[in-house]
Amino acid sequence: MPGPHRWRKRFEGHICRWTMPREAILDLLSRTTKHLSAKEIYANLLQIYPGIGLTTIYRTLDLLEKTGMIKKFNFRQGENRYEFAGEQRPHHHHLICTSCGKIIDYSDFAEEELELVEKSAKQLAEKYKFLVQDHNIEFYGLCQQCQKD
Amino acid sequence: MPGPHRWRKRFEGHICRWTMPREAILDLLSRTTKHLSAKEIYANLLQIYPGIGLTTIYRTLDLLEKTGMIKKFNFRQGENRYEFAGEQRPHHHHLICTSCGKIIDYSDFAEEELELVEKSAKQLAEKYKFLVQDHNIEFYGLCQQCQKD
DNA sequence: CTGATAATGATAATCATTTTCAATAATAAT
DNA sequence: ATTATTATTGAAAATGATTATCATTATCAG
Ligand SMILES: [Mn+2]
Ligand SMILES: [Mn+2]
Ligand SMILES: [Zn+2]
Ligand SMILES: [Zn+2]
Repeated sequence: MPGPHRWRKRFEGHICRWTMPREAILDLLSRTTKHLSAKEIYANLLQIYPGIGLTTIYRTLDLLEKTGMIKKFNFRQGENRYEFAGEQRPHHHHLICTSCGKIIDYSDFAEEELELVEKSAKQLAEKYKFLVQDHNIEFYGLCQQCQKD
Repeated sequence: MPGPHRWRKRFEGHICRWTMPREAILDLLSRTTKHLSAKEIYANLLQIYPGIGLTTIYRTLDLLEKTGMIKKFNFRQGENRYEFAGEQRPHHHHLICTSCGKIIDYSDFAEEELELVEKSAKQLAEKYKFLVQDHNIEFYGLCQQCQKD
């Protein structure tokens, strides 16, 4: 279902109005596998949507995150980064190069990981009475290129 | 070995001069199990060390992190937090309450976790040629108190 | 088509962190 | 111990990401 209202139905119940910036931002994120910052999204959209405001980018990203359509990450870099989180995209974690900032998705070990995470969630609930809602696993190090330099 | 030079030898080779702010900051962190922000450290030290500057706190924290004596965390809160990382403190991960910000250390599952992490590091090195140097695992959710509210 | 009002975008404000730079203090040299 | 060297400090200003304000605009129910 292409067109300006592709994502609209995903929103019903969450917000009132479907607008151009919302479509554009979600569309951009859905088309890339990159982890974009607000400013990168802004720079990208300025070309096809001159006049869009950085403020709106931030607001919309918050909104999309709350509805669960995108995910927000802080990779120890100055700015937060966002990625699309549709069901097409498998659950995964990240490798972050501390030298050049490159981010690699990986979904290896999904099974062992899920096992550990679920076991952990259960036991942490018992021991600390903590209700686990989300988890984050990341590896920091050097990418292939940066190991050479 | 108490006294103003308790931590001094840990620094040799890393920095030139051992100073009061450095001792004070490291001492504070070594005495608490909390995860303090720069501003919290500043507020704490002002009492015993009037005149200390927030700038120095930031600089010293950077320095201590580089030597590996403390660890820096971003828990999706506005500010970074720091904790002491001596050998007395076991390797552990965190539960973060998204409602009140409470942070709980846990070191359960250490064995399974270590196993998974090491296996992952090895395979990620092969598949992505990525050199893993550090990892981070965290669970987000609600603490006991916040589940009631 | 029209009105109510949610959403936008320019601007200013905030907040954590970093930079600058003159003054100070830790250490090496005397 | 005294002095000289220069790393370190702290006040102030700068930065950079994000958020708040508010008048204007655009969506959409009626
Ligand atoms: Mn990803
Ligand atoms: Mn901890
Ligand atoms: Zn790299
Ligand atoms: Zn809580």
